Amino acid sequence: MSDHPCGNCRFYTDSIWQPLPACSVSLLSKNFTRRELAAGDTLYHQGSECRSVYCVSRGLFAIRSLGPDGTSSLLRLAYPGEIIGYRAFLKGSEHSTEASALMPSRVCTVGERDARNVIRASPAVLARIAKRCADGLDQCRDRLRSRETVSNKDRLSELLGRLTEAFGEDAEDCRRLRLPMPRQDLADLIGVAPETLSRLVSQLERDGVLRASGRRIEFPAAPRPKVARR
Amino acid sequence: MSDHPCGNCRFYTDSIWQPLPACSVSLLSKNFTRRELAAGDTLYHQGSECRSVYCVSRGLFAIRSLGPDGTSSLLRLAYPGEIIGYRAFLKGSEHSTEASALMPSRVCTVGERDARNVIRASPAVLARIAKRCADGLDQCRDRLRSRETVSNKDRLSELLGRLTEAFGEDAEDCRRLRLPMPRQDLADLIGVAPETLSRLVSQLERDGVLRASGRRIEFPAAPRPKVARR
DNA sequence: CGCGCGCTTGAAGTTTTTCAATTAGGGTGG
DNA sequence: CCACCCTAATTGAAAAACTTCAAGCGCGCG
Repeated sequence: MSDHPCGNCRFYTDSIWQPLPACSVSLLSKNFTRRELAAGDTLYHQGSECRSVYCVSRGLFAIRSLGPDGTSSLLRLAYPGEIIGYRAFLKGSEHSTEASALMPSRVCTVGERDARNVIRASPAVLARIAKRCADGLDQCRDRLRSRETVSNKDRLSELLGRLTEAFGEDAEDCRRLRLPMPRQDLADLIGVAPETLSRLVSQLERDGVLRASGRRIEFPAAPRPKVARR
Repeated sequence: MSDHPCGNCRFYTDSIWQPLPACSVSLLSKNFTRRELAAGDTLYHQGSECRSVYCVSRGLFAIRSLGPDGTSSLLRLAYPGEIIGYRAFLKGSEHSTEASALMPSRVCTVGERDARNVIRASPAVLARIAKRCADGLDQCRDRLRSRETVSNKDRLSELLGRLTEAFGEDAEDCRRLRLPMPRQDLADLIGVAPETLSRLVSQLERDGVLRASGRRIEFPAAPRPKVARR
């Protein structure tokens, strides 16, 4: 643990690189790098080949799909503790999406070839990456499902609540968030047109769930933002 | 190949159990079983623990999610050649969905413990299962995406076209399918209410894309059912 | 201070849902 | 083989939700 590169990480206990026999730890350490990204920086591009496996250590990433016609849409967010780029790694194909930082962020990186070497020595690592992939599948199915069972308003409320919980700060009598993305991205995430998103936000304000102004969102400091009744 | 249990399978070249060193082949063979299911038979139940990894060899499976309130909804179909039950296998958890046969079907089964033994000897097998998982993730994302970019009518047309291609038979001047599931299931698959589905089918008939009566669907024998222009 | 882009607002139109009532199909038993 | 029955499917009408297009506003940056 002492010399494990993830040893001091807040997500160490859930790390895919842990546990590892000592010989593999040194192999890992040699090829383990951290990278800081400013908001807007791109971690990997759509269509580029898989060069690494990344673990989000701090910040927030947008996973986007770029249409052939130049349109781009935000598919999902990657929060700290999540692995990204594993899909291309597991399939041995190029990235089908691009990942960019939405706020100052940090990723821990293990090169593709090095990762495969670690896995050769410790196949349990592959099993853990596969488990993350299955988690991703579950999430994706949940979203597909909630698209059909939960109203757009409630889904927006959940999304903003989650963002606020993760990145907001406590102010007097409320919890305050500076939105790390434009409205268009929020609209993509819940799957509606930007105009509809704007109206949904207004409704949530009218319902007293939150206050919004520009990029500032405030949840009244109930013990915790409720998941919107009805 | 001669004594590989998948050796005669139509999907052999893509089998997750192949290639395999000879010693692993014999380990696999000992614990490999085929199972025939009648339409309506359940392969595994939601909440049951993962006892095997299954490969659909013939027929069609419905992967359903049962709500706590007794409602059930069809999440996806599994066609021949697909692996099912891998999610629970990879996560080491119980099944979060149930799988049941929609028509007379056959699955090839490898017990959970045996599968892990094969993997221990041949980690490449795990990599192949993980790849299938990543494929599943891609599919799921495609559906999420197409939900927002393709009209419900076109998505229905694609679905029926795919079913007809896989399970239909050629009649004079058309390709004919007997639907292996009720309308409610079709509605679940494209994510609309059953009444809407009924109206979408009517529209497709009016457009001349297909003819439908009860469970019989006919696509006029254009070279192949096109994926709906427009 | 002004300009521009992103966001909001309004109004009209489309699509889907919902509820309720009717019809059709497929299987069963006479 | 036919009549019947039950469930599944269809249809209709009204309401809800969302989209689209167009115009106006305002925040933030230079």
